[in-house]
Amino acid sequence: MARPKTDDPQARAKIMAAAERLFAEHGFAGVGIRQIAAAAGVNGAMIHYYFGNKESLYRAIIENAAATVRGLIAEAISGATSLEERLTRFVKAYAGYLFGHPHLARILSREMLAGGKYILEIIPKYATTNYGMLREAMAEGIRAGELRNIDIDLAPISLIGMIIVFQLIRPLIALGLGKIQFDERFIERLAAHTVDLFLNGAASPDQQAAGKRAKPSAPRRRKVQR
Amino acid sequence: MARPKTDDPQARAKIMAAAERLFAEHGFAGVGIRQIAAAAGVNGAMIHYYFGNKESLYRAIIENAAATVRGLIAEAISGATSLEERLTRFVKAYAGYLFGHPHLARILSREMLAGGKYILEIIPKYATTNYGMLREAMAEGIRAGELRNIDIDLAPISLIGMIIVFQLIRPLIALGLGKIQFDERFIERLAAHTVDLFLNGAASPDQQAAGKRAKPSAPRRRKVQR
DNA sequence: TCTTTAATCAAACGTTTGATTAATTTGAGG
DNA sequence: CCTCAAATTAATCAAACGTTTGATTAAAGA
Repeated sequence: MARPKTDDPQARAKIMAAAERLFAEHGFAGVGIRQIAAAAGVNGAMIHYYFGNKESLYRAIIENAAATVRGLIAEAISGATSLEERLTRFVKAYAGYLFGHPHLARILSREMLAGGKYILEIIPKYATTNYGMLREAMAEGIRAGELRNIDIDLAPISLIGMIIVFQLIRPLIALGLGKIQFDERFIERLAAHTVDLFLNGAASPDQQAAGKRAKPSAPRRRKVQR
Repeated sequence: MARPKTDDPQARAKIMAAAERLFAEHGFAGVGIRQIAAAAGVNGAMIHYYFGNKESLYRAIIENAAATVRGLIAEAISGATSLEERLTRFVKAYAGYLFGHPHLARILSREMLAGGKYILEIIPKYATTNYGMLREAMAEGIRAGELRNIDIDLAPISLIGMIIVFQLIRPLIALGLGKIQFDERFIERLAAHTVDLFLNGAASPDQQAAGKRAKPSAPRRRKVQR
């Protein structure tokens, strides 16, 4: 293995970092090879040298993004004791990922909107982590009586949506929609709010008791009665 | 006003319909003028004749999408009586929009991920409708004692996220993730589940009563104790 | 009937795209 | 110190891009 130019340690890593940012902002078709090369400070041909073609570079980034989120979530979930703690850890880890790696999150969302072609290739790794682990935790909660008989197929997705949406509409929020500050305390705030809302609901206690055991397919309930 | 070739009544509409579908699938940069023209069955120059340039065509579609969702939501909310009915109507209308106009929904989501440039131009119309109306309904619910003191800035977004996510990760769901069928009854199922979860939470009644009035920033509660 | 005008098309414009090539630079091993 | 493969570059390619042009069509107004 011969290595020239020691001054540039990792051209490959620089390409991936630059491409990650640009793909997140403009999408796959919205960025040119030359643009990526310029942002990475390398020659355009280097991209073909290291990745073969533009699509392979994109795929490499997708896989890296999926692997990153998988690691973060798996680590966060492991070793949780109670259901609430497990949910809280999940929400914090997922929100931390969304806001700690906004480029990767945006790329994955973009991919989903485009049909999820590349993501579906590397399933089950990716989907299993989020949906599968969450569903299993909730199903266990139902069996243990900690959770009521909610729609177990939809509930994990609902919880994920409660988090993802804050990254999705971030431009709107930044415009002043809601008194929301994206500082370092935001994840704590979001996690506390989300877990509380998911577990306890928004209705005041005297309002909700009646319909608590109602089947989700029967939207008619409400009124005090205990 | 002179009108030639009566055989093609609405070239403009056909262009928009074709562009809407293609932009939703491949994004702005992922579709070419010729591609749109071919799908619409018109000549490529017609697009410039009617819309000036590619970007203006895109902007026209964005505005149409925003206007569509605005109309649907406003119509659904108006005339609601109780808070629960208002929320249910909103969720049904929003889910109906997401799955009744998947192209528009995907385009708007794409736009958000790209920074929301075009959407922010036509605010406040768009954002006011969804977030503003929802927030107002919830704030009123809190004042009336129907809702407890949840984080009013985050709650409307959480509810929207619980709906949007099902369109966002639709490719994953279609793969068999969860026993979810996107048939005509799905919107009813989703709306019932979502409103129930939002109002009543997932925890079983005996588990959640204790922490019901806890501040969202204090995630410590739980255990029976009434 | 003759002119005007909106609508449509095929062809070509110059630019940019992803990709390839051949040549050059580099550092470690003999 | 020389050698050689790995690493990097500039130059180049055909294809596709968004856009413009000039000619043609057919209906409406004079």
